[in-house]
Amino acid sequence: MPTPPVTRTGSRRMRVDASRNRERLLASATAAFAEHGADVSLDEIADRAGVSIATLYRHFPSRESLLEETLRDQLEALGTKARDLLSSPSPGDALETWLRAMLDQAVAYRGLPGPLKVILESESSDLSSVCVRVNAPAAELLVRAQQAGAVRTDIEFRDLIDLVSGIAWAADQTLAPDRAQRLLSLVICALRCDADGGSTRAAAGKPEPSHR
Amino acid sequence: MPTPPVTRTGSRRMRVDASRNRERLLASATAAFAEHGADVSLDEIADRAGVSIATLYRHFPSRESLLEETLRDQLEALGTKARDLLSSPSPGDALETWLRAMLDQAVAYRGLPGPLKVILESESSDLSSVCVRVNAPAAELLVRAQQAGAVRTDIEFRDLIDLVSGIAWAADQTLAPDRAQRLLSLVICALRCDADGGSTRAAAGKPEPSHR
DNA sequence: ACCTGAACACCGTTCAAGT
DNA sequence: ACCTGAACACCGTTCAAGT
Repeated sequence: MPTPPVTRTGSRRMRVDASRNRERLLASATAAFAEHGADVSLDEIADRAGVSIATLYRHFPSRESLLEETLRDQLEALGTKARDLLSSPSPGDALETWLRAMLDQAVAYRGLPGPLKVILESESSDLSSVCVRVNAPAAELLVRAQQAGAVRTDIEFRDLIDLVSGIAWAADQTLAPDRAQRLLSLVICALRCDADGGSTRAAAGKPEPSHR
Repeated sequence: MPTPPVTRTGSRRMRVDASRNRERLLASATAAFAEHGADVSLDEIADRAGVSIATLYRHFPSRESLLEETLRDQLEALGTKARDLLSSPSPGDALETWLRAMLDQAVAYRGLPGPLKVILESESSDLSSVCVRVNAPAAELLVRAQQAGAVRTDIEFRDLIDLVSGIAWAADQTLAPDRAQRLLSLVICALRCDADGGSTRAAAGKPEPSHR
């Protein structure tokens, strides 16, 4: 067997020890984030994985890159959920369901709302990035809800990311993640309250909200 | 003149050099917070004030205590504004005006939303604390708006603090404090959208918003 | 190619020694 | 009573030296 012991991650060959260290780091990071929050020291993650801190840096150049990798599956799940909801019969409810799922993810552990906001708002040049696979269908959910007259048309997708992230952050700060869904109910109401004047699915026509 | 050179801060006598150092620290901190945000290193504040870091700790045992002191005037102004607005003819508009003022304060410089949230939510045992002088009249604004039927009755004051703080945080994270007021417009709409069905002052019974 | 110990910088916090 | 230099702990980050 002349071929060296390698494996693949993405499209790059890796030495087996490197690949194993990478996996150990990811497992260690997942546990550490869940236990101590997204601000846990990188030293502790490396220690738990049984590797040097320098090795951690070699595999993951930034805390964010490590965090994003540990969230990959959940982010993909959020994207899939958005795509599935696109065929749901009620566009307004579909959007709400997705926003609540995103919020649940955002408060999964302490300190996550900030990094998650960054990840979701990063416009990666790599079009196949997770971020796009989440945002594209989710933004579509918003458009569909607006076209159905279920949500105000003056709302942009980034407004939703900001509002949900902000709520998640506030709940996280108070160490009361259970408050998050309640606060989101209020925001959901805001999205719908002024939705439309005429069409089938619409809420009743209302006066303009008071912008100043 | 047998009396020692002292001054008063609060109700405690202080040596003149101590009092001067305290003032220098406050001035230095005000400038540093505005320039580098609420996370600026305490070392830099002490350096700029021309005192040792240990002296900073002697006067202000925590970053938050220093921050709160530099915000004292602005917090008092928020309290006064709330009291003034209590005699405004439109309770709904009065509440909105105050929320917008609070939001402006929250995004005054980077990193402020977090500490400000803590300050406003701290239930100090000292009843004369700034926090109470802000929260008491502001909470009254909410009650008044609810009694006038301008705001949903299922909203608590802490919901408002959390929502406004969350919006401020989101805008701060994106380095786009100008987005804050726009996001608040949406939340304001949520407060009002279901407020009332008929009578002038009474909040009519309404269906629950969609909690899940 | 990859891993590691070690160094460096920075920051928060505390304290013994001064006046 | 107050101030200070100095020490300590902790963390992020980088790099020369190993295999």
